[in-house]
Amino acid sequence: MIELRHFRYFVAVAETLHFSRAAETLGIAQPPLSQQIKKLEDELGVQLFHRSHHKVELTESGVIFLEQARRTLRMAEQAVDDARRAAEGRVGRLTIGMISSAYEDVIAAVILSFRVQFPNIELVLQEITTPQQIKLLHTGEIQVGFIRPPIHDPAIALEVVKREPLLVALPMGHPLARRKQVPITALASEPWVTTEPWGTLPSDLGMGFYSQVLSVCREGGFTPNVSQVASHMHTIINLVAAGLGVTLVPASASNLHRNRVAYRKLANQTRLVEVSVAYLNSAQSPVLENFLKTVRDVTRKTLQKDARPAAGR
Amino acid sequence: MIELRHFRYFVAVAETLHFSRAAETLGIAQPPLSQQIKKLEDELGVQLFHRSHHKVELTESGVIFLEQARRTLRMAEQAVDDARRAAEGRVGRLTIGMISSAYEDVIAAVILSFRVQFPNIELVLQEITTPQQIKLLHTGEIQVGFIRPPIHDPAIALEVVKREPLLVALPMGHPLARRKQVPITALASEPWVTTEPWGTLPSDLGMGFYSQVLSVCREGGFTPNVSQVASHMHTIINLVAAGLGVTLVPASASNLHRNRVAYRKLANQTRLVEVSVAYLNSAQSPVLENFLKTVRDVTRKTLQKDARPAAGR
DNA sequence: TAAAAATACTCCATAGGTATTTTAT
DNA sequence: ATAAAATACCTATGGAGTATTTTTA
Repeated sequence: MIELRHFRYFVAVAETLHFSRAAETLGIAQPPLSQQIKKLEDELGVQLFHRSHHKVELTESGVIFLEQARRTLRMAEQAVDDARRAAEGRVGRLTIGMISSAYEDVIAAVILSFRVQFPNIELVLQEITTPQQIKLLHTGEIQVGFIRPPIHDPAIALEVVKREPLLVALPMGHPLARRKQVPITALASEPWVTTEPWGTLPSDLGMGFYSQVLSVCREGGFTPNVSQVASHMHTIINLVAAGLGVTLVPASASNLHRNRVAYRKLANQTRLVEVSVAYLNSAQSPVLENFLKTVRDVTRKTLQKDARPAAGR
Repeated sequence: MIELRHFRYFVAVAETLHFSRAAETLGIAQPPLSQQIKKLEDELGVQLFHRSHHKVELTESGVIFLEQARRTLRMAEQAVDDARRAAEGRVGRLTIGMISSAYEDVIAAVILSFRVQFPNIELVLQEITTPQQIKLLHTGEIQVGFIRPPIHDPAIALEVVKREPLLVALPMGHPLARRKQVPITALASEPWVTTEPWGTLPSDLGMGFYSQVLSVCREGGFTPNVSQVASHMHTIINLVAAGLGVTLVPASASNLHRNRVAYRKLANQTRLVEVSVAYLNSAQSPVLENFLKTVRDVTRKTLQKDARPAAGR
């Protein structure tokens, strides 16, 4: 069976063209070197050296084999190296889920900063809703997610990365757009555009951004009359722009379609909505650790209050 | 000292995730296998498996190491194989990378013609993305690649083999499909299907076909709203067919899924996208030379203008 | 005859085997 | 109770050492 040893020995001899000297650099005696080379040639069924007692030179096959042997050794070294660096979270892959509304600011900053610090980590980004992210975290399809609370899952750890107010999104030219502030009660009789109001699955109930919107409406004394449904923030705002209804959005979404959508403050509303990073409590991955470190670094600068780790509840 | 044996054993365990069964396939007993794996982990200083008495799974480092170990073993086999072939006088193997969109025409012609001229050279074809090809060229795992510019690498030589226009790919029945030509601006508000919009690695940024698509969109005054991501042209077009979005494709891809995807000209667009052969400037092998000669012969007939050698970037 | 590789042999390090224990399910 | 990995211990293959011979420049 051919081993890396044979490659090492062969390369040493091929480079010096001298068994004794090669043996010396390898730190072994000459006879075993001769034996190993012979064994290698036997295994290959190929003569690698033309040798007399006073001259050693590579055969044609030897020349070909030298190149490949060097490459193999290099690759083996790289394998070892990568494994070590992977243990430090410096190479690898991280699959990240994120809600569609949130790419614009904090997340972009995190991704950017992480890329600079860890250029050898492959980042795969997916735009998916909060309840889907919870599922994918459990299946391992994503390792972190940027989600909007609330979620209800004790296996998942959350850290707040952003807090922002809610805005009312109205089609440009809508009568309410004349006001500077819109009371929530004024929206009671409007058609709404939201995500699936009850979630697509029963277990999605009460999760994510629109469950917060729902609770704001309830506080205002009504249940929104949902006329259109979409799952991406982008699409929702497109539908608002098309005049199909009104909705509430997080403030960071208000740079979308500014020319066709009017964004107004919500009167008498102090509630802030949050974006959090979510990950499995049980997850123990160096890459993830490094990513979370970056998240905390970035959010420390952005959030006034420190982002406190908080268990999912 | 780490030997190929360790790689073989590790791969066997990683593939079965079962020490006893792996030992069986390796033709050894279980305890020595456990020992060798442990020794490997000690040498690396890295845990490769999470193991309990009833469950074995790879750690993150293990996943990385598996990939590299497989590559190393493949390379070692190739070294042996090449030496033997060389001894029989059947010198030569050429490993070729190619982007998934490009097989259809020029490349097929090149391969065909080369096979006829050099029946003794073994051709190994791999379908991989442009940035990956650049990496594999450097490691020597492929000797030539068919890629889509732009790339940014002074060590790599490029020669254009094909120029073709861009087409808009729309789901059959999409309103825009009624037009004969589609202006790029009409796609601003559509969901897009592309490759990873941010690239998975920072170094991938600005490479390959979709970086050209991106720049076309930018010229049209928008950044595409990417709703779905895939890495093979085939998959991308499948997703378009499924109605998940629109995209731009090189004209040669327009024979895929003609019944479910509508291909339309881009209005006011004169930009041509290119396919090039790429190889290391420093590479000098007779096999590669002959291959490039064939490429030039074939493209001379296809391209109106002569393909001019051009340094990378 | 001198320098260097090949042979012959010896030794011991370690890969691999057998028997057994441990542990999680 | 059972399946599977770890541990302990033993065996023996073969890698490496020493001494010597062979070869040809």
